[in-house]
Parts: sequence; C-alpha cells; structure tokens
Amino acid sequence: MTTMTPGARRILDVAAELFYAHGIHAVGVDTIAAESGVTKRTLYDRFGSKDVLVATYLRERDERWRARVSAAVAAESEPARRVLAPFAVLADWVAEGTSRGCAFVNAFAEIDDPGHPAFAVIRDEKRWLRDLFATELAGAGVADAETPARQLLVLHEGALVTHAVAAEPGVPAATEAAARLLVDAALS
Amino acid sequence: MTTMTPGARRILDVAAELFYAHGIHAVGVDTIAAESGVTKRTLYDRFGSKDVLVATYLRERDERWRARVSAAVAAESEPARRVLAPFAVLADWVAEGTSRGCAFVNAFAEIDDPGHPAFAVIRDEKRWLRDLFATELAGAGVADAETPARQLLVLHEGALVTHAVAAEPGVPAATEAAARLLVDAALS
DNA sequence: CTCACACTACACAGATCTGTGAAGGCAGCG
DNA sequence: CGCTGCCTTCACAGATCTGTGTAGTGTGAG
Repeated sequence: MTTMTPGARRILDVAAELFYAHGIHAVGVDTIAAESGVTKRTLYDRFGSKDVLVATYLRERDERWRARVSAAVAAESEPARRVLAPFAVLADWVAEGTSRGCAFVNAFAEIDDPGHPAFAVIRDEKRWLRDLFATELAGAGVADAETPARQLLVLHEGALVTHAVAAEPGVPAATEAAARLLVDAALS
Repeated sequence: MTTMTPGARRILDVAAELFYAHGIHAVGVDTIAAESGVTKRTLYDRFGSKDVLVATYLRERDERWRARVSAAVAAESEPARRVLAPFAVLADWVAEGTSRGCAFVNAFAEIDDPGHPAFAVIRDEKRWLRDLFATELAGAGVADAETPARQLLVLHEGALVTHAVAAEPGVPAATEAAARLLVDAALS
C-alpha cells in the first residue's frame, strides 16, 4: 500500500471524503468510481471489495492522525505540555472547519461485524492514543498512569463527538481546561 | 404518539433493537416488518416513512433516558451528588451488558441531512444533558456553570463512546472519578 | 347494522446495491 | 517486438432498497 496507482489514489481520496461526509453505507461504489473519474472495474481491480476500501480509508486516516499527534508531542519538551499536546491538535483540527465527528467512531456505528477488516483499525486507533497518554503521563512522573490515561482518552473522544453532535461552541477550550485539571491532579 | 396500535408497538420495539445493533442504513424495512410479524404495508400505514420511524425510535429512547436520569438526580439531595447522578446512571447502564455506544451519536454518524426528522432529536438530547449539568451546578453554588457543564457533557459522551469502541474496561469508574474532580474544581 | 380501524396478502415499481465477465486500448520497458 | 500493468467500455447478474396500489378480512364501538 506504500505505492499506489494514480487511479487508486484518486479513488481513496474521493472515498475518504464521501465516507466521512455521508457515512459508509450511504455511499455506493458507483458514486465513488464516477466521482474519481474511474470505472467501477478499476475500483475492484485495485481494492477487491468495498470493505477493504473502507478499511484502507480508515487505516490511512489513522496513520495521518498519528503522525500529526506524534509531531505535536515531539515538539514539546515540558512533560505536562507533552501530555496535553493531543488536545491542542484536536482544537486546531476542529477549528479548521467541517467536523463531522470522529471518523472511527462514525465507522464503528455502521460496522457490527467484528470480522470486518476495519474493525481492528478502529479499536487500535483508540488504544494507541490511550497508550500515548499513559507513556507521557509516566514520563511526567505519574506512578499509576492507567486511570488518568483513560480519563484523558474519554475526554478526547468526548470532545470530538460533542463538538459535532451538539454543535456546541467552546468545547475544545473547555476540554483543554478539563484535561489540564486532570493532569495536574494526577501529578500531585 | 401517546397511544400506539399493537402492530406499531411491535414495529417500534423491533426497529429500536435492530437499528441500535446493526445501524440504521443496514436494516431494511422488510426486515423490520418481517421480524415484527407485520406486513410492510402496516409499517408504512403507521409511520409513513423509514425516516419517521427512525426519528420515532430516537425520540422514544430519548424520553426513556431522560426519565431515568431525572429520577436518579431527583433521588439525590446533596448538590454534588445530584450533579454526578448521570454518571452513575451511565455506569449502571453499561454494566447491564451489550453497549454499542450512544444511539444518538451512532445515528448522527449515518445522517448527513440537517432536514432529517431525527436530526433535531439528536442535537436536543445532548443539549438537554448539558442544561441539566448547568442547572445542577448552579444549584450547587457554581457561579459560572457554563464551562463545567460543557466539560461534564464531554466526559459523559466520551465515556459511552470509549467504552464501546475501545472495548476498554474501567472506563465508567475512571470517568466518574474525573467528573468528581471537575465538579470539585468548579465548586472551589 | 354500519362504520371506522387495524391489519393482511400480494404484486409491483423503480432505483440502487455490490460484484463479475470479457474484450481491448495504450504506455513504458525489456 | 512482445510483455506487463493500468485502465476503459459495456453488459449483466442477483439481490436489496424504499415506497405504493389494490383488494379484502376481522373486530369492536356506536
């Protein structure tokens, strides 16, 4: 998947946009193919099935998100700021504009089969972030980082969902403040 | 909608279960009708369209949830415990078993049209909880309850999502602890 | 007895869904 | 030149989707 044919690249970009905007079941392969300027045959030659296309869409999104968060964490040196870096990324991201919530949560809502190729991708995305919180909390000197790491994950997921669903302004700011509070409490 | 024919009642019960378990788009009206022991004609005679059925499903779920939370709040007298009551309900609910996350968030993931009859139901469900937090915080003596109310809403939504998607144990407990912390901070 | 109502039976419309089969064009590369 | 890889065209299969039209059965209330 490192190299991708031009057609496959366009298909994946279009699929990513449509899946996120309208949901997975609501977008058919015919639409994706047409919008990509590609025949349906090409889509199936490249990806094999819609399920695989969905999984690939989520995997790529996951990779980009991890890269962005990792970079933000690495850019900070003070331990407490490193822990909170994902919340800064989140705030920047929702400020960029059209947020329809978390793509992984949304996909989870539409996938009931644990055997679906996207299922593990979704679960692992969350666990990665929880582990990142745990690592950074430990690095900041927190002895038992498990509970605070979970709390930060909960806060992070909640912020994305609430911002989108409740169309509530000020969620990112309130969330960052809450995260700071939880980190301070864990440090003392 | 207060009174409902026996057929309609069965249809709505079946639809609620299937929509929550498999997603809205994944469940067809034929399946719902068959599973309810009812013809498709009856379904359309009672509800008019699938969209209305979906909205009705969410509205009823909303009503039941509000009743349950309201009762839990009313059962507490100490202000701080009243604020935290929704988190106790949430913990009880996920302990009951099969949680596939928040039905409203899941529905939101599948509905892109703001004109959909279920759209307002979803948004209002979240705002109701935020307002409940704000009211109870004010009752506990918090001057500016807006930000802490948002924080508690974020925490609440995050707990539901994280428990289901990350299949993370201990989320309800960690969330309750976090909520207590945020309330204490708001009170001081 | 009559009328409204809940519901059944069943066919059908028209669209859309995922996925496949067969044949061929075209470019780059050995 | 011949091969491989990317892609097109087009037809088609078979299922499933939401929604409707028509006709008729059974029941309880006035």
